[in-house]
Amino acid sequence: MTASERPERLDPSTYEAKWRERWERDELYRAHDDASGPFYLLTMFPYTSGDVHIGHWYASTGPDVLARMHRMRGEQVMLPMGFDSFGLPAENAAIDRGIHPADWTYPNIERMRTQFRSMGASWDWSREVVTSDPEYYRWTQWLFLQFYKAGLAYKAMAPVDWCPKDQVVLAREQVLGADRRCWRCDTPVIKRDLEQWFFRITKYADELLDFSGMDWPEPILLMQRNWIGRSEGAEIDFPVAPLGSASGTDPDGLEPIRVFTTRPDTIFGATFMVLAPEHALVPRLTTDDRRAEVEAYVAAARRETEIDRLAAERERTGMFTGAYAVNPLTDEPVPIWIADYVLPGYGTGAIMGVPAHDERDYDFARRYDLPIEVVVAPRGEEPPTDAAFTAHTDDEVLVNSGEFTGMSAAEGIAAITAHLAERGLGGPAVTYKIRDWLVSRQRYWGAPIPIVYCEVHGAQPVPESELPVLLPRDVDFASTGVSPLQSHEGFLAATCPVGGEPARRETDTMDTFVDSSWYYLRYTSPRNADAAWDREAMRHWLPVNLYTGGAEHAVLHLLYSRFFVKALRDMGHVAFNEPFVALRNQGQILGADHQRMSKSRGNVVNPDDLVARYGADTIRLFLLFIGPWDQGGPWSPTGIEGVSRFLARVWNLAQPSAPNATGATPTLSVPGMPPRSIAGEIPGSGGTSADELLAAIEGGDRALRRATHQTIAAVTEDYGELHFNTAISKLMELSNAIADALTRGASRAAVEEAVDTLLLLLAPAAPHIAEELWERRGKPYSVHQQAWPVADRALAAADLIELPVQVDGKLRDRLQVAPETSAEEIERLALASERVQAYLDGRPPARVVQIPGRLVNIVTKGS
RNA sequence: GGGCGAGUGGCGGAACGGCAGACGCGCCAGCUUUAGGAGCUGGUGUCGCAAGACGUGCGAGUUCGAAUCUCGCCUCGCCCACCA
Repeated sequence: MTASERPERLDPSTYEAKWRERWERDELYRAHDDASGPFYLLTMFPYTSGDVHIGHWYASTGPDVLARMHRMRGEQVMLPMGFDSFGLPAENAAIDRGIHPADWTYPNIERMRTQFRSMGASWDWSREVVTSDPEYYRWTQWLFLQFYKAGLAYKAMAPVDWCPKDQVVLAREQVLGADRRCWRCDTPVIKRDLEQWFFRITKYADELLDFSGMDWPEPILLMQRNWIGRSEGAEIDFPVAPLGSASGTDPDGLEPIRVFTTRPDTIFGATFMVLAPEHALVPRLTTDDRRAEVEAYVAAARRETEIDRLAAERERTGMFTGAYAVNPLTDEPVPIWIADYVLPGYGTGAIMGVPAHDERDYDFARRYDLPIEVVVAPRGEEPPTDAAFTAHTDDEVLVNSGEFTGMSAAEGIAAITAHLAERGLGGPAVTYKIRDWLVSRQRYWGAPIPIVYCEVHGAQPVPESELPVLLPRDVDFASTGVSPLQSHEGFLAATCPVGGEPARRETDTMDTFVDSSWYYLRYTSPRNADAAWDREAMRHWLPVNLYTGGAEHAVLHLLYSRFFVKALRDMGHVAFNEPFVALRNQGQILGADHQRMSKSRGNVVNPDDLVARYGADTIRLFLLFIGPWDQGGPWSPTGIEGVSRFLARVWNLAQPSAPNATGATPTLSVPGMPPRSIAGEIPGSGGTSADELLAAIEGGDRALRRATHQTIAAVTEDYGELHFNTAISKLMELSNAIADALTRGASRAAVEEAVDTLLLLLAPAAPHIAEELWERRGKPYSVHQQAWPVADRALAAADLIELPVQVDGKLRDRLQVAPETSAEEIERLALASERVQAYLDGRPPARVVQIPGRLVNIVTKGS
């Protein structure tokens, strides 16, 4: 063979860029607002951190495969892309390098756009949004005003978590772990009191717990449920007792102390009360003889929450205030303590201490020698006395509980709550762990909060016509702890929208999670200058059909976005209840050493280098093949070689000039028959008769067409379920089957069908090579606009099925039978098998279990 | 401490309660090549010459049949962590 006849080697660099340019020029992936069959596929937009890394490739490739398949099935797919570009990293990077955050962010975006484009993903770039663009944050500000007008944005003095390193206020969700560290830099967080803007997410706490109709991963739902933390119980008022009060306190002037409990049934066992050290009543309750110690304890508790609570086995400490309250059902006086295990922000910041039935109260009572009264016991038994007994089902009954004695604990909860309500001492109550969302940041690189402060009219919203409130460029953003906007006179100066008086502009900017809570709405009409989104487009596209991204956003971004949609729905701005119908999380790509990729470990793979070496298709395919998409997996330098070889085999198989791998001429005429082309030759066919040859070809055809149609069905299903790794393995099997058919014999038509199908099925995963080969085979442009193949069930069905035959559950033989063979016949054949007979060894079968089409099990043991 | 998830060849991983290990990597042998590499063909769970036996973290259980379901334990990962 001469060099010119040798198949051209696969070289992606000769065609990948060409096709990407062509697709973009032809707007192949443009999503049109008026088309039927809308399918909105969204991937979490990237932060503009610098470079596109392999994790971005991984997160993007899966959804792209799905988008491409849906398009080929005739749906109108929107797969948008944008950048989350406000936020702390930009500001910190800017401080480090002494450049402006915008001069760090925008070149990053420029570079990332180029890098993202090298993936060949089918994004509709015409819809790109950048959250730090005034055209975008203008509408973020507009949304703030809508929330403000609806009473969902408010300002309040609050102790806030403050990261001393980043010099920034953190949202509650951004403080991690028992030792309360900054989510970004891991520095222990401290507390500060500041006026802060909040969004009233707690108003929607109950509705946010309703996940009906949402196809989300169960662990994410669980995390949101836990985060919202709804508890049902009762609030109960404990009057402050006159006795024990020393001079300086005036119990008659004190309102009752309200507690929250999930166990009102245990109230007869409440032998003390505990208030959070920060509780407002503490200074007034404390008796003079206890004041010095109490104040010292309060100060220590404040310091403790400020610094760290590292000790996992913290001692449960407290301090007696000197005051007493009255248990409203026993009328017994109970001492009032303060302790730092009672949290100021949860429930009412006060509890009734029931040591017999709460582990924390038990520890506390033991430490301070407080009485322990058992009021719940297992039916007919004594409860354990060396620990708190916390069970409260229908199997436990109330004891020592006055008129409620004998009720089950579950009944007691209802009865005692009702009794308290009748007497005006409290009643049923629900409390939540979730707090309102702190959205203000004393930072520069974010959307300014559109509020001005007038000396006459107070806080006033900036009129919508004056939006955006532009972020000034010329600021000094040294890390001082106060917003750099506070020293910018030009920015600060404003006029009151009510009376025109001089006013001072709000200098806080918004949490970047505000920006990302609505970007999926902006994608529907990103250039609209008159509204945040076009109502028609919103109705057409939303809610998002499938949202993909990392599981790390389980409670931050995903909860905020749900809150936004519910609030906007109530204001009449959107027409749906939930932003994301279905959610899927991809896993993480690890280094080849199974560790997280990091520069310090030296296990980072650079996508740009890989593109240069293997081309985009090979990287895409390897990432899909590496393992289940929702689990991620380790990078493998040799694994990518395997995928690269697969594409090279496809390349050779699909070349119109090189229909088989060895380069043999693919035609053969059979004497006495009309001339007929086959691909490949029958091994040792020198003496083969024409009839045998034809029979071999027909058999090969059936096998190949079966493989082709089985692959269509399997790959379609796997792609749809995001099981990309098994889909790719089935494409490899089809390519192996084609190579097999070429050596064993099959008709040209069957081979053509198989190769064309392979290219169509491969197109979503490896779009460039599929397009290139499609063109080389003389097919019409573009492979990505072809109809998705449909499996022919009859062709996919097997002529013969293999049935495993077990004896007592162990595999002993296999039967080859036609699919329609009767059960009786199968049983006869199975029992007739020599190997089965050998294992039966004369024992009679007790019974024969047959699973049609699956197996035969001959059971000998009696049972 | 609590919750959730996962443990399958040398490696990544397949397997509606029904043939464990698809597909790929790696490895072995052969063909090809001046050589290297690439490519092609075959083999490759463990033990055993073989027949065969044993095999999905460990131990029980349910079932004709368990990687898969149940219970207990071990290990790893993630999330939450005084929420009354």
